[in-house]
Amino acid sequence: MGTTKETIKKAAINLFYKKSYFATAMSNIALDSNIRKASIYHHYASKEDILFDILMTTMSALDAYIDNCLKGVENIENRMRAAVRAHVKFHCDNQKEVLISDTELRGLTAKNYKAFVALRDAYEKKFQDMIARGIDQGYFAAGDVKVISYAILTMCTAVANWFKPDGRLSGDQISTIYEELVVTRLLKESLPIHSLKTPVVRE
Amino acid sequence: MGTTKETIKKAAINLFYKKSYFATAMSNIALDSNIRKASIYHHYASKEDILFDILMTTMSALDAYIDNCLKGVENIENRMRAAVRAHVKFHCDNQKEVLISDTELRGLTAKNYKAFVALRDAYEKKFQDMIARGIDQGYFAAGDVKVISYAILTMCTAVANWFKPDGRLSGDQISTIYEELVVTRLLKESLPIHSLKTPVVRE
DNA sequence: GTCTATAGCGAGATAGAC
DNA sequence: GTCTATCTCGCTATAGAC
Repeated sequence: MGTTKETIKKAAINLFYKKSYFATAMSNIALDSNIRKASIYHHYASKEDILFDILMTTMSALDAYIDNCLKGVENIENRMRAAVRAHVKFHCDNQKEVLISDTELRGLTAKNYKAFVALRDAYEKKFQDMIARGIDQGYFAAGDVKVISYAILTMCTAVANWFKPDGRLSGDQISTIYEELVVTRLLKESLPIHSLKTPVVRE
Repeated sequence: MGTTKETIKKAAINLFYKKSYFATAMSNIALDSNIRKASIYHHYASKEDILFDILMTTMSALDAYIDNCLKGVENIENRMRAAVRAHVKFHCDNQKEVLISDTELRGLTAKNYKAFVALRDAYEKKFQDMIARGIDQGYFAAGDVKVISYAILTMCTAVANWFKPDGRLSGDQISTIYEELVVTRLLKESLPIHSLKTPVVRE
C-alpha cells in the first residue's frame, strides 16, 4: 500500500481528476485515505501543496521518461519517433495525473505556478529543438517551428482526454498510430531531398 | 452594453476562464456585473445554470459557424479545408468560451452533461464523416478514422490554449497554417493515386 | 502520527421590502 | 428587477490531547 503520504496523494489524484481540484474537499481526500482530515496536514502543508506535489512529480517523471527513451537514439527522425511514442505512451499510462497537469494550473499561487511552467517550457523546448534540427537537416518539411510544436504536443497530450484503458486500442497501439501520423505524415518531407532525383515510378 | 443577463454572462465567462468555475463565487460575478449577488438569481436559477448557458450557446454557435462555412463547398478536400479553418478561427475568436467548454464539464449535473455531450458528439461526427468520405474517395490516406479525427480536432481545439490575441500570429494566419498542416500534410495521400505514374523527376 | 473539536470564514441560495 | 438581510452549510486550517 505504501506510505500514508502516498495514499493521500493517490486519493487526491483520483478526486482532482474526477471532481476537479476546487470541487474536492480535504474531507473527501481524508475519507478516501481512511484517515481524518486533520491528519493530512501532518504530511502536506495545505491543499495546494498536494496539487503542487502531483504536478511537479508528474512533469518530472514525463521529462525523465522521454530522456530515457531518447538515450542513444541519434538520427533526428528516429529521435522524433521515439519522443512521440514516449509522450503518447506516458499520457495513456498516467492519464489522470497529466489531465490534472493540463487543467488545474489555476489552483497554483504565483510562485508554484512559475516553478511548474518552467519545467513544462523546458520540456516543450526539447521538441522544438528536435523539429528545428529536423528541418535544418532536410528530414522535416519547413514551417513555423513554434506552431508545429504546439500542434504536435497538443494532439499527443490530448490523447489523455479520450484514451480508455479498456477500450478498442491499447496505449502501445495508439502510440504507434501517433508516431506514424506525426512523423511520417505531419513532419516528413513527402519527397525527401536525397530522393528527389530517384523516380518513384517502378514500371 | 446589452441586457443585464448578457452582462452577467460576460462577467461569468471572464471569471470562469481566469479562476475556473468552482473557484468563482456568485459574489465575484455580481461585483463584475455591478449588481448584488441576489439579483443574479432573477436571471439564472443557479450557478450551474450560468455555466450550462455558456456551454450550450458556445457549442451551438460553433456548430452553426462550421455549417455556414461549409455551405456550397462540394469537393471533400475543400470541405475539410474549410472545416479546419473555421474550427481554428472560432477557437481564436472565442478563446475563453471554448476553454471553459473544454475544462469545466465536471461542473455539470448528469442531465446537463448529457445534453452538452450530445451536441459535441454530433459536431465531432461531422468531421469523422468527412474524413471517412475523403478516404473512400482516395483523397485522404487510409487510417483509423476515429483516431485521426481525435488527433485533428484536439490539435485544432488546443489552439485556444496558446493563442494570444496580440501575439505574433493572427487568428487568420494560424487558421491558414493549420489548414495546411491538417489537410495537405496529415490527411492527404502524399502520392495521389492518379499521379502514381507521373514521374516527379524533372531533369 | 493520528485523533477530536472547533475556529473563522465565505459559499450558494432564499425571503421579502421596495 | 434590484435591493438588504440572512439562512444554512461546508470549507480550509489550527489547537491540543493521546
